[in-house]
Formats: sequence, structure tokens, C-alpha cells
Amino acid sequence: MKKIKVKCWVEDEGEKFYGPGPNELLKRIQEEGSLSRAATKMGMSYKKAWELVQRLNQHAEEPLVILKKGGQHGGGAEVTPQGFEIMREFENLQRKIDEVVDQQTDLIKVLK
Amino acid sequence: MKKIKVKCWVEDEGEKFYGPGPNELLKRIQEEGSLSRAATKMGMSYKKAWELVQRLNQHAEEPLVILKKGGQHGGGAEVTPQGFEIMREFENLQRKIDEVVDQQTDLIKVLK
DNA sequence: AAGCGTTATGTATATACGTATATATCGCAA
DNA sequence: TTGCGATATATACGTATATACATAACGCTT
Repeated sequence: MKKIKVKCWVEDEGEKFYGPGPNELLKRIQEEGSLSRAATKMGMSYKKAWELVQRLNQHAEEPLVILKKGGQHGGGAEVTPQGFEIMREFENLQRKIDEVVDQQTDLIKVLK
Repeated sequence: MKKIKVKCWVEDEGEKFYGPGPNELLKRIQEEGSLSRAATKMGMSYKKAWELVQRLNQHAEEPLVILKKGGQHGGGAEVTPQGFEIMREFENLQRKIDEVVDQQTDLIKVLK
């Protein structure tokens, strides 16, 4: 069974910046309130998740995620309004692209 | 400067089958009439190009590329009509997706 | 039979990447 | 001041991928 796949992402000066991975991470952070739990739940190492957050915050005009350490619960992570906005727009773009792909059946027809 | 990137490809039973790489290779083969020259021109090792052609021909209903060895010119490679058809349809899909991406400016606006 | 240019194929090396592991740091609460 | 749970950071290791290199096989032409 052949299927058309599509992936979109945002680059900043040729460097990968925001894509499906970061988008899922932001969603998990929102659910969990913790970077380590978010990373674990999506099968990503904490280190990779942490580095990803650094890159996101560096390249964005304003931080997308705020990390807090120490305190009553040991710390935590939260998605900023800017983070929410990007998630919303990114998923919006993905939806539009998926619609185009769903309409396209000619390619699959050739491949059988 | 932030830019939206998009990539589409075809999978067969979860395995990558046809995408931008194979598409460029087919185009080069058509131009060069030789797999080794096609691979060299696009900076791909001959071995990788050869394995790619094997995968393409195995997963497609009919061969997309025909390789001939020996003979007056040592051999050669040519794209079959089925290969041409897939190139055409794939580039058609890419064009449609690019149009959607070009229209989408909200995401970039959020990122600045 | 020899030469040519291309396809065909294996092997060893290098490189990148993710992962695991270990440890330090922080700040509130008890 | 001690403990807790989370963030912060470096190092080593294993695996997958890509590359380089070497060589065989092929079939037409001369």
C-alpha cells in the first residue's frame, strides 16, 4: 500500500527551527507542565528536548517556553502565548497541506 | 530570515520509496543516459544511486529505469515511460503544495 | 583476443547522531 | 538545614549512515 507523505517546517537562516517535533514537544509541555515528563512521554531524551527549547527561544523574537528550576515542585515548564500562537499557525498550515495531498490521487494511481 | 519549507514523498509499506532525491536522479539519468554520470553530477555516490534504482524498480509495478551493461558504449541507463509519468505527477504535486505554502504568510508573521 | 566504458558488488573506514549515564544546580517547604 | 523534584550540562558509547576504495562482470568494437 503506497501513501503520500508530507512534512513542513520553518527554517531560520538555513537552520531547522520549528517542525512537527518541536510542535509535539510544546503540546506535551502544555499538558505536563514539565520538560522532562514531556520528553519522556514522546520518547525523546531530556537532553534533546532541552536543547530544542534553547534553539526555539533563541531564534524566536520572544521565548516560546519558560523553564523554571527549583521551588516547591522542583521547577517546571510552560508554553508562552507566543508558543501557543505558533502551535496554532503551524497546525493550520499542516491542515491546509494535508487537504491538497488528500485531493491528489493521480500519483498513487500511476504507482498502483 | 525565516522560511517555510515543505517536502513530500511516497512510502510503500512504511518504507521511503519516491521523493525529491529519486526524482532528481531520474531527471539526471534522462539527461546523461548513464547512471554513473547522473550520480556524479548530483553529488551522489554511484553505489547509493544504484541501490536507489533497485528499490524503485522493485516497488513499482513496472521498472522506472532500465540499466544496460556492456556493449559499444559500455552500457547505459534510461528512464522508462512509467518513470517519466511518475516524475510528471510528482512535480505536479510539489507545485500544488508550494502554492499553498506561498499563500501562507501568517506563520512567518508570528515568528517575524 | 584485447580494450573500452559502464554496470555490479563487497569491504573497510569515517562521520553523525541518538542514547545512556553521571553529576551539578536551583529554590521552596518542612 | 535538609530533602525533594525538576532543570542544567558534560562525557562516553553504540548504532546507523555515508563515503571511499577496490575489483569483477559485461558485451560490443576493432
